Amino acid sequence: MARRTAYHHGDLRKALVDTGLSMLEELGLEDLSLRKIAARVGVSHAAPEHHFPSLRHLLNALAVEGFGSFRQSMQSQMQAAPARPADQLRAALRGYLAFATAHPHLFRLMFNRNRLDWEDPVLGKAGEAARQVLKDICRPVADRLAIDTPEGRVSIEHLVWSQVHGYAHLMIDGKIEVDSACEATNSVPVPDLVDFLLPDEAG
Amino acid sequence: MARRTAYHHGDLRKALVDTGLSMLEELGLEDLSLRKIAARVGVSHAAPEHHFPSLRHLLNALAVEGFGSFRQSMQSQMQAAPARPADQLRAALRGYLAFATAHPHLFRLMFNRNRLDWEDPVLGKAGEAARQVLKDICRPVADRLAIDTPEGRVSIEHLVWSQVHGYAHLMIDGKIEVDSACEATNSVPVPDLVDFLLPDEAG
DNA sequence: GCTCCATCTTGTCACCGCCAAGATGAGGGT
DNA sequence: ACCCTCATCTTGGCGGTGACAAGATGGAGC
Repeated sequence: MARRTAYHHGDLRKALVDTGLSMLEELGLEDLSLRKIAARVGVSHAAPEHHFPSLRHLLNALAVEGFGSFRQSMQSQMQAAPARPADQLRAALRGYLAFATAHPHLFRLMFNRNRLDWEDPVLGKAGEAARQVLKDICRPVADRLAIDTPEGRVSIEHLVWSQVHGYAHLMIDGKIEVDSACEATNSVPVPDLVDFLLPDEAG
Repeated sequence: MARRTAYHHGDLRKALVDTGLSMLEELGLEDLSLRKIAARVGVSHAAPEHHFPSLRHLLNALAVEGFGSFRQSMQSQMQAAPARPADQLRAALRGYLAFATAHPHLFRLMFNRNRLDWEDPVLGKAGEAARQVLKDICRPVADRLAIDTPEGRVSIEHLVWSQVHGYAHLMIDGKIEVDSACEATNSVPVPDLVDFLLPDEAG
């Protein structure tokens, strides 16, 4: 099935997504085009149409792929961190920022309201799964702060989410300079909101 | 000079910027085009070129205009608020979010790294002026927290900025639902980071 | 009144996403 | 073994885009 003939590409759909992901980071969303991706894959300009009826569908597939890596980035940081709420929260934030700085164009695409079709349930699930990681990590924080109402928990989640999210955007948009020490250690700075939320666990 | 003849438009540059701003919110950045703007203004498709050598130059002009309104939005909220640091900070954040929700497409454009030319000093100054408002409002906060090092002040500024900025993005990207009570009072929710930064001034 | 040149128009190019129509060949049924 | 179906891919073309070139227009200064 995956054999390549002169006419039939082995797995064009996967090739388009993979090539699309690398060309996205290479060219940026503005200069990415279906025809360029098709050309690099080695098929005609209309070949992608059967797999992705429109560019929007391909971008959706890229975003779904992105949310998977995004979730993994947070979880791998959390697994390498101590179990204390503050450490787990810091680790998740580190994963959030690490993904954004590693794939800035993909990160922006994943939160783009105009270019993506958010009615697509596949994209919705992927985004929700990533969001769930943050939600879970915020619950112990709310417990520590003696917040036990649903609205209170949502409020904490929004507070934490908006802070990393804004930090990520300001970093990849060049508004906040990355600490040179972080670059040297190949690390990523973590916003110090945690210090205010959980001051007794500082460290 | 501002008289309109059959051939010479009175003030085409201003007309392009004004029409561009309204069409930006109307169509979104993706569907905005020089030719559409020119058509609505009533000139030929190549007329804008003399005033804006490329689309990028026009977008820069829109962003500069946007940063002016942005700054005004924050300052007008601050002038209507008590002089206490917490109230002033809350007011600035309210102005920040009010602008973002009122002009979501323009707001996104103003922080777009790819479509704007950030080497343009005019755009740089405009952005810096808006940023200065937040910087000024964060200084009393740092003083209250007994933070007196330059790095500490920058850290507080980044913390506050990233939180509103992320909140603004999540709102206009449809990730955070706006409280219906806020819509009823034609108001805008303010993130409760202030409660953690200045707990003794709550209210 | 005349000239100069900023301003605007017309025409064209390559590229884009999308659509239509046709070529190809893998896989299943007989 | 044969054919037939149809998913897959190609070629060709459409309107729209930003950028560029060359020419038309007319206001402003002499």
